[in-house]
Amino acid sequence: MKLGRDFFARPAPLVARELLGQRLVHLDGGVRRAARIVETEAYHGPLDRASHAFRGPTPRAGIMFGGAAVAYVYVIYGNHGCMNVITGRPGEPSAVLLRSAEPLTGCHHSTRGPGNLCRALGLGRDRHNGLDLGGATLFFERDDAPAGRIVATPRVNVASAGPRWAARRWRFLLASSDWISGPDRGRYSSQLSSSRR
DNA sequence: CCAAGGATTGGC
DNA sequence: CCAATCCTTGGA
Repeated sequence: MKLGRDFFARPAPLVARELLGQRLVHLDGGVRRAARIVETEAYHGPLDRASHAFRGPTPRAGIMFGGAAVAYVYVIYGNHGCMNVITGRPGEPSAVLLRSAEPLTGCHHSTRGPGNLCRALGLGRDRHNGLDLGGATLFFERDDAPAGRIVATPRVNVASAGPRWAARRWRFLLASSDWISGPDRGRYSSQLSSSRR
């Protein structure tokens, strides 16, 4: 069962949390590439200084103002793609960054980290930015299996947004996952935390 | 036009 | 720790 527009047309922090455990599917010319989302970040509202939408509807970020259930794929540091899902209501910019996932099918690369996730699933700005997630190419499938314990932390690499926004706990992850990205990878999984000390 | 910096990654 | 690598943005 696909996640529909109503799922995404809600505040980004809520969507980010509920996307954990769901499957992202890319039907890539006959190849099904799929991964289970284990880490997300919310970028929410016109005042969020960490959000690309903070400076208004610029050529790049304008898509964040246009309505939910659309892919926002941008290129960072010259090479890496980052995929977001637009959330919320039209005119109120918000999105969820897909930070990390567990590979399921058709992944020819690590899915740990936003750049790697895009590469593994064959996602890029050229082909996928602006794509409607209600179509046949790129969509989310509901996974009814229990997601497990969720941890909320500050977002990664947003220090320049200032302490107020950098401290906000809008990064969400599945504590039991072995596919978490970033400096705290492995910190929350029972296996690794019990072997520490 | 130019300069600065970036929602990252992998190598040293 | 640090550089790659080029896109986006804002300012002159």
